[in-house]
Amino acid sequence: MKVSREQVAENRRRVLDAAGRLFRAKGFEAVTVADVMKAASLTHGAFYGHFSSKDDLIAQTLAHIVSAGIPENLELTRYATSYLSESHRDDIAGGCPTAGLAGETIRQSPDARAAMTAGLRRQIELFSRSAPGATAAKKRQAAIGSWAAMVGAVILARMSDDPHLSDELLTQTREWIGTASMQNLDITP
Amino acid sequence: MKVSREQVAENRRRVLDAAGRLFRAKGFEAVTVADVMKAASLTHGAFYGHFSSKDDLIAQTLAHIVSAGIPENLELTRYATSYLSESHRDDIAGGCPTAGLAGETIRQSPDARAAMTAGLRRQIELFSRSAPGATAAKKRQAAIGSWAAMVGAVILARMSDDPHLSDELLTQTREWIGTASMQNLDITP
DNA sequence: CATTATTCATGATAGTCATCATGTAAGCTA
DNA sequence: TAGCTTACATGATGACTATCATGAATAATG
Repeated sequence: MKVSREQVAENRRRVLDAAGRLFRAKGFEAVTVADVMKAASLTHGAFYGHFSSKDDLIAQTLAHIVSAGIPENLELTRYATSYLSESHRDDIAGGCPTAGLAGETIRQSPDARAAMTAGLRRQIELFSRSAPGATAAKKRQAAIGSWAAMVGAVILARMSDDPHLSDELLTQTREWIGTASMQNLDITP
Repeated sequence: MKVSREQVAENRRRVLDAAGRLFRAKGFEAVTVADVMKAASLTHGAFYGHFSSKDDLIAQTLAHIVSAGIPENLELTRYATSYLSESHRDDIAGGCPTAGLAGETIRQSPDARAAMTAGLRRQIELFSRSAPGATAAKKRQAAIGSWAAMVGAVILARMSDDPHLSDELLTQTREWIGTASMQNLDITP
C-alpha cells in the first residue's frame, strides 16, 4: 500500500514528533522503535524505510525538536520566567529537550551530540543579544550562566520528590538570575 | 561456598561501589545486573541475595553514593572551582552523581528519587552556610542559584561535542557565579 | 491505461536481559 | 566436631527488542 509523496512526508514528520515526545517523557532507552511507530499510527516494519537505525532516529529527532523549539526573538528575563515555571517543569514531554535529554545525550552517538550542541550554541547566541552587560563578553557570560542555571534548576526541580522544594528551586533560581543580571549591568569592568 | 560475615559485608559494598561507577558512566538502563556483579568480581546469581530487584539496587546505590559524596565543610566558591573544572567534567564515573544521573532519576522509583532529593537538600543547606548574602533567605537563594548553575553547566559541558565551547561553559559559569555572589553581598534588601 | 517503483504491514530471527531454581561448599553454632 | 544455615555459582526461562525478509497494494510515470 504505497502512499502519496505528501503522505510520506507527513508520516515522517509524525514519527519525529512522536519520537520527540516519547524520548523526552521516557528517555531514549525506555522507548522502543515499535512504541514510536505505534504513536505515529504506523507499524514497526515501516520504520526502516525512513531511518537506518534507532540511533539514526535519535539523532534526527534531536535535530528536529532542537531546531523547531527556539524562538527567534527571545528576551532573556521574559524567557526565564516561562522556562522556570511550574507548567514547564510539569510538561516534560513537550518541554525543553535540553532539560529533558541533555543528561542522556552525553552517551549517544556523535550525530546526536552534534545536534544538541548546535542548539546550545544558538541558544547562547540569542540570549547574548538581550542579556545584561556592559561588554559583549559580559553579555555572553550572563547568557551562559543564566542558561546553565535554568537548565540545572528545571532538572533538579523535576528530580525532587518534594513539591515545596521543587517550587522553591524554580522561584529562587528565577530571582537569583535577576539579581545577577543587575550586577552585570551596574558594574563596569 | 559460604563466605564469612565480613566478606558478605565487603561484597555488598563492592557491588554498590561498582554499581555507582557503572551507573554514572553508562546510565541506569545500559548497565545490566550481570555487568555490576562482574565488576564486583561475583556472578550474576549472587545478586538476588543482596537486592530484591534492579530497581532496589538503583535506589540503594544512589543512597550510598549521595551520602558518601558530600564533604561536611564545603565552602561555596572553593567548591565551585573544583566542581566546574575540566577534570571533574571528564570524570563522569567518579564525579558528582547529581550531574551524572539527575536527568534519569526523574523516571526512577520513588525510593531512588527520595535518595537524590535528600542529597539535594543537604547540599543546599551546606552551601547556605558559606553563601554570600545579607539575610538567611538571600544566602539560601545564592546557594540554590549557584548549585543549579553548577549542575547545569557540568551537564551541558559534558554534552557539548565542541571542546572549546565545553571549556567556555565551565569558566564562564564559574565567573558568573562569582559576579552574582558579589551582588548578593553588596546590596541590602 | 499499463507498468514500475516504493511504502507500509506481517511475520520471522537472533540476541539480550531480569529473574528464578537448584546444587554446593564452607561458615557458624551447639 | 556434626549438622544446620546460607552465600554464591551454574544454568534455565520467559519476555522483550532491534533489525530484516517478504508480499501486497497503490501512487507515480509515460
